[in-house]
Parts: sequence; structure tokens; C-alpha cells
Amino acid sequence: MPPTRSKPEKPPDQSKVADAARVKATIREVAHRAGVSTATVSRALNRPEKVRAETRERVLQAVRETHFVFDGIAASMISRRSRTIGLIIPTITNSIYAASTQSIQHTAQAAGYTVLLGVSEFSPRLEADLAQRLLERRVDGLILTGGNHDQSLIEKMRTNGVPFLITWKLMRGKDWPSVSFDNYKAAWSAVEFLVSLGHRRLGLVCGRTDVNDRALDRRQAFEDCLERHGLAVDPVLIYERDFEMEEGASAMSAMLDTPEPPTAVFCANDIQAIGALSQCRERGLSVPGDISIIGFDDLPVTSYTRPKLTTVRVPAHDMGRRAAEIMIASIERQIPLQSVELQTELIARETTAPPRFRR
Amino acid sequence: MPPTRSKPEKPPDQSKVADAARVKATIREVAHRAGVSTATVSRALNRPEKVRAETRERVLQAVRETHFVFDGIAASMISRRSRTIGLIIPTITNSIYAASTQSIQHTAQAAGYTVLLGVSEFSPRLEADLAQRLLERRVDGLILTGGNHDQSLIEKMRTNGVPFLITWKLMRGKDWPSVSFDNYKAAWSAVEFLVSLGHRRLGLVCGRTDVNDRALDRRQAFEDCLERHGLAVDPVLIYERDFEMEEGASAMSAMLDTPEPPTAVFCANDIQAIGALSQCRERGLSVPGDISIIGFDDLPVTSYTRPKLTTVRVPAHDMGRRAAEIMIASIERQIPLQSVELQTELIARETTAPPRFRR
DNA sequence: TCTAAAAATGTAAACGTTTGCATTTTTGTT
DNA sequence: AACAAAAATGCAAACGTTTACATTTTTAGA
Repeated sequence: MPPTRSKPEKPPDQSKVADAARVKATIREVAHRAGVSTATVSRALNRPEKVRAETRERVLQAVRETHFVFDGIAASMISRRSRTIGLIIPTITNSIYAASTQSIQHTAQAAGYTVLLGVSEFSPRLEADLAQRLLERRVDGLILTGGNHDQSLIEKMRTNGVPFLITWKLMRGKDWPSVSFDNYKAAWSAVEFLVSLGHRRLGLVCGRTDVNDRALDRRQAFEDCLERHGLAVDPVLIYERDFEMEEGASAMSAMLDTPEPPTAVFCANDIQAIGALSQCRERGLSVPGDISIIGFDDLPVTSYTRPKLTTVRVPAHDMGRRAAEIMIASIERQIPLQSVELQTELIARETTAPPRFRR
Repeated sequence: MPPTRSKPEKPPDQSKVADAARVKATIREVAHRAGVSTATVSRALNRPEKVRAETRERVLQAVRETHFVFDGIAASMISRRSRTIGLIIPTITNSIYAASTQSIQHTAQAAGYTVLLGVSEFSPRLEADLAQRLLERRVDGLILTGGNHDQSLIEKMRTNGVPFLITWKLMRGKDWPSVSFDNYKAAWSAVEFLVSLGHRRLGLVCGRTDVNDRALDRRQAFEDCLERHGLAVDPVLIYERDFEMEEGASAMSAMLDTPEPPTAVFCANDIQAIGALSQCRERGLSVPGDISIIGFDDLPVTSYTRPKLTTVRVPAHDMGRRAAEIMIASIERQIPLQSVELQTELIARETTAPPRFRR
């Protein structure tokens, strides 16, 4: 029988070899080199205990030799799991979101997950588009910020059967699981603190409540707490602004130009508080002598303002870590998503004191 | 012939239908409903101009009716493109990295890309692991921070043929493309500024140069600039610390406890500068009367310290945007990655002045 | 040594798109 | 009306894994 092999198994594709430094190896080549089937390679890689030590070693050797790079996309395709978590936050620039993001990322990373990041810029519309894209990439879970979302987003998550978790806002009424502190309660404690110092005329600077339900909670607490103490809620002392120090400064400025300025101001976030504080000092006002200021978040920098800022410490890191942990537990062990309420703490530093003149 | 159909085509899987609100539709069902082939659906979705308007409309209608969610994983599988960019930064908590990250994210988002985020915590080892995971997820490109990387990482990127870009550090010597300002030059300008004010004894606080080549550049510039002016480089006035305000404060404290304290200090990042500034004021020293301080980065908060911090403005946003743009252009139009040098600017504010006593 | 059970491995069918090529339909020119 | 060219659509083969299920090998007990 003459040696006629009309169809050689695998013609070495010269062109391709020339292009890339090395042709990317697939599991198939690894299998061939190790003298096993692809199934065994897959097992050696994913569930090492399922293959004999000797075989495993042979496979690993082949992996090294071929410079094999696992294809997670192909794996996700069939296993229906991407080991990926979507995270949507309103902004990274505010370092308080950076803190929780860092923790989520850290926890996910440690568990072998990578996070897909989206920034919604406080727009539910943009958020929905973003989420759509994350869903298309088949994230195993989605971590959102706040409770203000486009209806279509919620539907899409349900359709895709993707679990989601809310951070930065406690979802009591709805059946959405959330990992957060209580914005209302925390803000209340801040206002209560000012009132307990003897302040009777209070001002508020907060985020835009139309796009930020955390700001809304905090404003609500401010108003309710004043009412509870029989104090006036003067609209001229309430400012909704963007998260910029400059905005805090200008809000404070407006307040001070008011016929009857407040003796204390609650800034519902530290960014604005820093601006407000700066504005007071710019005008030569003594803080807390002439006016008290309390912030919210406890950014690291608040220990370094002069005077040091009284504020409400928010468990940003814990929140991120817990959220990621709960999400991953849900993904891996089908543990239903559980809500968690975290606690805040009022950090009394140097920008608060009783008002100079008691009525 | 009796009607015996032993194998009905698609037995409705009751259990699944019960589980999920709706069974997820595939392109196949959309195609069937629209009365076209899957190829046409794919085209209608990806290259609308390639299908007749009428057909397109029919497909889109079917998409809506079936609540079809595109499977980007399956698409990536075959198209070899993931529309995904990997980004690895040392930390998010330092808001200067948050700024460039935000811009990268924003630009990518606008171009239809999703960013996969990794945080290396200044460890090349961890970074390599992280990158491996991103590569496994088949990112179309990788944006890294600085030039200090594990050899295995570089190899892997080459093996996978994934383009990468360095930010925050100009890669002159190596052939790696980078989008950055020149750390050395920028730091030099800061030190030069202090010297030009008349300072002769200078201190330095910077990041850990063993894990951070940006800090190394800046330190090098500090030392070289002093030497150039014939000034002493006193090791007792050089502090390498982590990026914490507290670290800046303690470094400054140590410097002030020195027999011959400096009249000016260059803090190679604003975080440490804020701590240093705070420490001076804590001790009742006048800044810039007794001591000058210059920072680096121009974080927003530096306009709100008292006195306002003199610093070097760094084009974090531009850098992020340009990096993302260049990466995407490279991915989509095979434009080779080009390096870009951005400029910095010295922002003279209130923490710098000539030394009180000239020699 | 034999045998049953357990462990290891192999076979092959998915997974849901994209895309080269073939075929059909439409358009435009004469 | 006929025809060529262009546009639209369809066919079917990938892409690189995972995973039931089947088969083979090993282990252990008698």
C-alpha cells in the first residue's frame, strides 16, 4: 500500500505563524500535547481534584509549553457564568463613591471576579443604557447605587434573571435587597445634634433631590427633624446643589447674605461642607463661634480642614465589602440576596458648638 | 397512516417557563418571528445599513416582541472582539486616579465600550494576576498605570496580541506607547520654583519609590534640581511614604524635629501635602511665613485648604480621555498606538513665599 | 484472582452569535 | 422587455470551551 495521504491532518498555517509571535493555543492543542482529551484539560484547570495528580501535572506542563491562555469568553458561553459583576455608580470623582467602589472591587477581585464599571452621572436614562450593555456582557450580578432607576432597567434585570443589589440607600418599602445605612436616620442624627446644641435657625445644603434619592432622604430628615422640634423650615435656607466644593461655598454665601442667616448649617455631604466652611472663613466668620457646620460622609480630608469638620461617618468600605460578599454568595451558592442595614456614627470634631446668642 | 408523532419538535419546558418570567430569546427566535434568517437579524442589529429598511423594521419589531437581549459573549466568541477595555490602576481612593479613571470610563462608554476595572494596590505581582484575568476575558486593549510591570504581564499581552498603553508615566526609553505628562519635568518645575524663591534648604515627601516609578521620577528631579543649583541633598529631609494625609503629617513632623529644618518642602502629591500643611499649622508655624509647601496633582480640595495650596496641575482628565481615544482608535481602525506628552502647569497659590531669612 | 464500586477519562453535543460564500431579489440601463 | 450589476438575504461552518453520559481504569474487599 503506497503511502498516499491526500489530506494531512493539520497543515501548519504559515501566514498566521508569521503574524503573531506565537499562535494562540486552544485547549485542544494542550490536550493533544498532554495526550488527554479536552474534557480532562478542562477538568484539570477547573476542578483539579477531579483528575489524577499525574495527569494534572502533565496537563499543566502542556499549558506552560504552549503558553496557553484560557478563554473565559468561550467558557462563559457554555457555562452561563461570566465571573463578572457589574457596578454602576453616579460618579467616581466624589471620593466617597470611590471608597465603596474600591471595596467592592477588592472583594470581587479576591473571589476571582472582575468588575465591569459604569458611571451613570446621576441619569437613570444613561444608567439604563449602561446596564443594558452590562447585561449583554452577561454579568452574573449587578450592584446599583440608590433606588431611583428606570423601569426598563428593572424589567431587563428580571428578564435576564440577573440578581441586583442596591447600595447607598436602604430599600424598606420595595422588595429590592439593599446593603446600606439609613440616610434618613443618619441625617436626622446630624440635625438633632445641632438642635441639641441649642441652634434654632438651621440651614441645609444638599445634593439635587430630583436625581438623587439619598439627598432626598437627607433633606426629608432635615425638615422633619426641625418640625418635630417646632422649628421653622425656611426655604430660603435650603440649597440643592451639585457635588462641588464651589457649590457648597456659593450656597453658604447666599445663606449668609440672607436677612436672617442661620446659626448652623447641615451640609449633606462633606464636599459641599468643605466649600461652605471655606466660605465662612473667607468672610472672616469664626467656625464654630459664629456659625456651626456639620458635614456628611467623613471623608479622610475632614480631619485636615481647619477647624476639623464635624460630620457623620458612613460605612462606605463595609458597605462595599458586604455588598460584594452578599452578591457573590448569591451567585455561587444561590443564597437569596439579603438586605443589611449598617450603622453610621456622628463624629463630633471642631466645627460645631452652641450658638453664640441664645434666644 | 395513524398520526404517530413520537418526537414533537419543541416540548415547552414548563419548569423553565415557571422559573423565569420569560424564557430568554435568542437571535434564532427573533429570526423566525421576523421571517428572516439569523444572518439578517445579526446584520440588522450590527450593520443596519446592510439590510432593507422594511426588513430592519420587521426585525426590530420581533426584537421588541420577544424581549430579546443580545448576547455579547456569544458575539465576542466568534467576532474576536469584546468591545471591552481593561484598566488597571494602583488605587481608586486617591482621587487623582479617580479623575483619570472617570475620564477613561466616560470616553469608553461614549464609544460603546465597557471598562473592566482592576486595582493593583501598587503590586506588580497582583497586577499581573489581574491582567491575566482581564486577558482571559479577552479585553480589546489594556490601559496600565506607570511603567513598572511584571515581565510575565508583558509577555502575556504580546502573546495575546492585546494592545496596551501606559498612563501617568512617559515611556521615553522603552518602545511602550504612553499618554502622560513628564513626571520628572513637572517635579523639576516645582523644585525650581522653590529655589527661585530663594530657598536653599529643601525637604521632600513622596511616594514609595520602590513600588512607584512616578514617585521615583519626582524624587530624581528633586535631587537633580538641587544639585544643579549646588544645593545639598540631605537624606534626613527625604521621606518616602504611603499616600495618606497622616503620612504627610508625620513626615513633616519628623522634618521639623530635625536640627536644621527646611524652609520649603516639596510634597510630590497633594494628599501628603495636605497632611504636611496641617502639621505645620498644628505646630503654630506660619505657612508660607515660616515654611513653604508645594504640592503635586492639583486636587480640587487644594483650593480650599488654608492657606490655599501651591501645586502642580496635572492633566488627569485629558490624560484619561486621550488614552481611551487612542486605544479605541487603535482597536477599531488599526491605528498604531501613539505616545502623547501632555503638559503640566504650576499653580502658585498661597503656601509658597521667599524664606524669611535669607542667608 | 475475581468482582463490584469508585474514580478517571473520553465522546460529542451543546452554547448563540458572526461571516464567507452562494443565492435570490432589486435596480438601472438599453 | 432583457440583462448586468448591485443589493439583499440565506446557508452553514465556525468560535473554544463545558458537561451529561458512556466507557475505561483503578481500587478495594472477599
